[in-house]
Amino acid sequence: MSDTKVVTRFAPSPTGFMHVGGVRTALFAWLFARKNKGTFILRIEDTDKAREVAGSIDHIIESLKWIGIDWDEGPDIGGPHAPYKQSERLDSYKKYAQILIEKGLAYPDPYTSEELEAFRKKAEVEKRPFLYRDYRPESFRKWDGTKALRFKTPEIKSYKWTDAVRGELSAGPEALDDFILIKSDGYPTYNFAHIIDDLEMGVTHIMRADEFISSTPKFLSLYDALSIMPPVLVTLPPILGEAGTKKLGKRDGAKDILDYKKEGYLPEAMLNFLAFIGWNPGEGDNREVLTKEEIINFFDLKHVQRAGGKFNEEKLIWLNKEHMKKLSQKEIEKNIFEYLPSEIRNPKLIPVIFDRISKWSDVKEMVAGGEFILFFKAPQINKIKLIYKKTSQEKITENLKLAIKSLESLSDDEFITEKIKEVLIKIADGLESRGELLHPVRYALSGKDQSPDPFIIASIIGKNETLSRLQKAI
RNA sequence: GGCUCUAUCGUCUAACGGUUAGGACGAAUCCUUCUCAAGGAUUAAAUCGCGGUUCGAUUCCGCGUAGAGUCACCA
Repeated sequence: MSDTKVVTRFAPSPTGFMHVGGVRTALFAWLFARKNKGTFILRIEDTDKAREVAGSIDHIIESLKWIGIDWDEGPDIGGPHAPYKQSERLDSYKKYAQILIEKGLAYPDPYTSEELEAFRKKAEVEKRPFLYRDYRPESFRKWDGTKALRFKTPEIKSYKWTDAVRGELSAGPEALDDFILIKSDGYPTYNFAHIIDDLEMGVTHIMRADEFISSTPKFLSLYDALSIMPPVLVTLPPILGEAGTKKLGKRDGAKDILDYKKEGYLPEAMLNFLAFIGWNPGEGDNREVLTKEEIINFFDLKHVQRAGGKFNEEKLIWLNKEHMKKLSQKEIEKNIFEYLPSEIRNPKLIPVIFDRISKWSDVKEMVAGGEFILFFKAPQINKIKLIYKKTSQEKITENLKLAIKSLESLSDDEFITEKIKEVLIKIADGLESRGELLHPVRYALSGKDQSPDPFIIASIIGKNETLSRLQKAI
């Protein structure tokens, strides 16, 4: 490790909501900064006015905060390298553009968009990659700001570089072209702006997804032209959609990360899950349910994957439940109650519900599905269903009477799950099979083929209601 | 089409060049249990193919195959 302090950044463009791919990129950059006691910067790359979506920045900030990512410098909190929105840093880009112009390494694009389109078509027909530099003008005019400013690639050659995850990477000269530095609207392109910003903000490690590998030679040639030492490049594997092999993007239905919040996922579960797509602690540690602090502690570049990973919702659901189990009873109750109608907010219901959900919004579905109606309304009883296997009707009636008798002997204070179970099991064990008693009792109380056990139901609905339902069944 | 990247159970993945290729999700079976859920146990399931280097290759190299990325006045 060098003595330079690690500085990483997440630089989204405000073009809509954040999906899991974006959050994962942010997460890795953040984890690396936190692990190395470095600085994490949030920078907004708002240089495409046409694609900008109002409210995106707030949405991005809310998404990152929800999952537990914080930043040391950013548009909302400022910092030593402010401003943190590219649209407010135009002077910087102009300054470096001027340096390139003076070196003869930048020139105005003389073509119209129609002309460019024709060049591109021609290349496509000829099954060649389109290279603007094939059409580079012989002599450069003076740039007046009304035309796009292009970078004159100083040397067309192959590039080799080292990626912290992928190792040695290379590209042929075809990867190099005279790309646009500043658009005709005065805003810089990503290709130019991110290099200047990273330089001025002291970024030491650039983490980004693998779609940037093919443009890396362009960046490298610009670093060369400006005599800048490039930061460490870290390529992250893509997150693939669950169904296919394609990179997960908004068009394939990638969800807004805040939708997961709405669905009642825990942010620490989502963080845990995202950290494990494309990374793992490796070596002997097989644990997968980790806290934020543990993940920071374990995080390293060595175990970042090269291949893409699929977004597996099943595993997210499991992980969410695992994190739910770590919560205190109080927290569990609070979250479940939020989705429960006030008339059935009985603390005794919590364990019954908790075993049957893996995210908070499942409670809502249970309510909608009528799962709880049995707890506050006596069910309709179907005589046939009261019968346990081949037991006679008389026997069932007799057993229900026995149950009533023994439950009556319990005082109100004793009418708790454990006591009820003790009493009923004692009778049931004296019978040919426990089901002869437990089935009719459970059915009489619930009116359902499938339900929680009779002991917990009885304790929740109380002594009076229990006896009344059993009586009714008889 | 050019350039480039990637490749271990269905999925996420582990494994100084030496392991009966390990774990987790999911699945199946069993136990527990009147039912459901939860819990416990067990099982099935993988090194893309062909060469090469090596005493020895999941691991290194080459070729092939498959998938992906990119070739914008988008990032």
